[in-house]
Amino acid sequence: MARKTKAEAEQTRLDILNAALELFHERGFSRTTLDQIARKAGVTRGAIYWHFKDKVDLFIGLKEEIEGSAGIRLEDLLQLPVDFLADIQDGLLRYFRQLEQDQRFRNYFETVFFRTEFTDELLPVKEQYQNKLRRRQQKDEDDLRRLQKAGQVRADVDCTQAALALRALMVGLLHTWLMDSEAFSLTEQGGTLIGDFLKSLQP
Amino acid sequence: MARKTKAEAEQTRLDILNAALELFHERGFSRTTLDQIARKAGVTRGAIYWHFKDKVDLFIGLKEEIEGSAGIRLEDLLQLPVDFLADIQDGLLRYFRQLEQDQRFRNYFETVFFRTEFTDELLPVKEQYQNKLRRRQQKDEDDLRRLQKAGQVRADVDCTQAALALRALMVGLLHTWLMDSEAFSLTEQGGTLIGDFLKSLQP
DNA sequence: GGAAGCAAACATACATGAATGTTTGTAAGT
DNA sequence: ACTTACAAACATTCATGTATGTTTGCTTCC
Repeated sequence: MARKTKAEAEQTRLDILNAALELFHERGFSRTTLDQIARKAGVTRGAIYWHFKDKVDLFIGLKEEIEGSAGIRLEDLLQLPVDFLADIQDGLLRYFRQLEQDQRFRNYFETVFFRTEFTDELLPVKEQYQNKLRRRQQKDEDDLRRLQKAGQVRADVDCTQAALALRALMVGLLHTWLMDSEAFSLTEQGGTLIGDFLKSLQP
Repeated sequence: MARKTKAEAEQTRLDILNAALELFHERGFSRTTLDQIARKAGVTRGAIYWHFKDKVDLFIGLKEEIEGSAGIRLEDLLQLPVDFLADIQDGLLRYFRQLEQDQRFRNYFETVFFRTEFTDELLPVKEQYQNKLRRRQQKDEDDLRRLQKAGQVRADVDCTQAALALRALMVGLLHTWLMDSEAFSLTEQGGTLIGDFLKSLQP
């Protein structure tokens, strides 16, 4: 086949990533073959090996694409200034809303949670997730401590514990909701849950 | 090789299961081969195919072995009568303690959370987990409602929400702790977290 | 600004290595 | 004796990685 224009090439790259996401989601990472991805994207494995070093590289590409393209980027959330307790809730709620609305986003999370084995080859990826979660928790802790000094959080609250609770709630809600999303509404019930918890920290 | 006595055969079955657990834990389910398991167990693939139908059947066998053999069985926890809020906490704490002490138990959970892809072939297993979690949540809800009538839980508490919160906390703590177990103590910090939450439900 | 020439963007073909499932063999337990 | 509890050998499929081929977009140089 003939050479493509730059824009077309970028498009096939996206086609490959989209096909990969759908297949990873329905068949799991290790059980989907590069040939299946290629077929679904309307190309051959040659195209994949042109754009990506191997399957792990493809996964990393997908990760970056999703994290970057999603309407909300976690990095943005980490930068958001927090002046009130409600700001913390807002950030999480925006994240939840994104998950409920964006099918691709949800598929990605489902594959990460339930359809990917994080061993040797994907260890660097797992460490990225670890770090992101830790930074997030650290930021919450710092924010809470600041809010505590401003009198918005009771003086007897252990901010380290509270940040851990917040993370556990978030991860737990996500996990539970992804496990069966029919069971409850992430934004509504999950949202009020987070809200109630934050309220319990107030003086 | 010569035929073994019944007890010896049962022992090789256990050897296979133990080898499988260790290998699943360090290399993931789909990336460990039956031959690796056989070698580690000191047998050949023939032995595995004798005791189990295939790899999925082996996983199910492992699941049952762990769930049954563990000092604490979840089924038992589900049967425990709850008369006080503290009883709920006790059950969870016992579970957490088990995880911190029993390496095999922890390996199993790590495998399930991070090193297994739940797709088509393992779908029935995933549904078992789903059901177990749902039953657990339902029981918590019922218990809380009963405690509410007994005046141990504030009248304005939404027991459905509270049960969801409890599940989210538990799953989130587990997930977070398995992700990096150095970060905090599941029994101490996790325990007080659960305790604080339950206390917040009291009148 | 047009042609040459290089390299991008793949498709095709091949080489190789696993991993699985199955069949057959076999020695000892019951 | 007959079956259990495996080992050993075989057949087959399948996925990956690589090497090579092919066309054409893009750039550079005059």
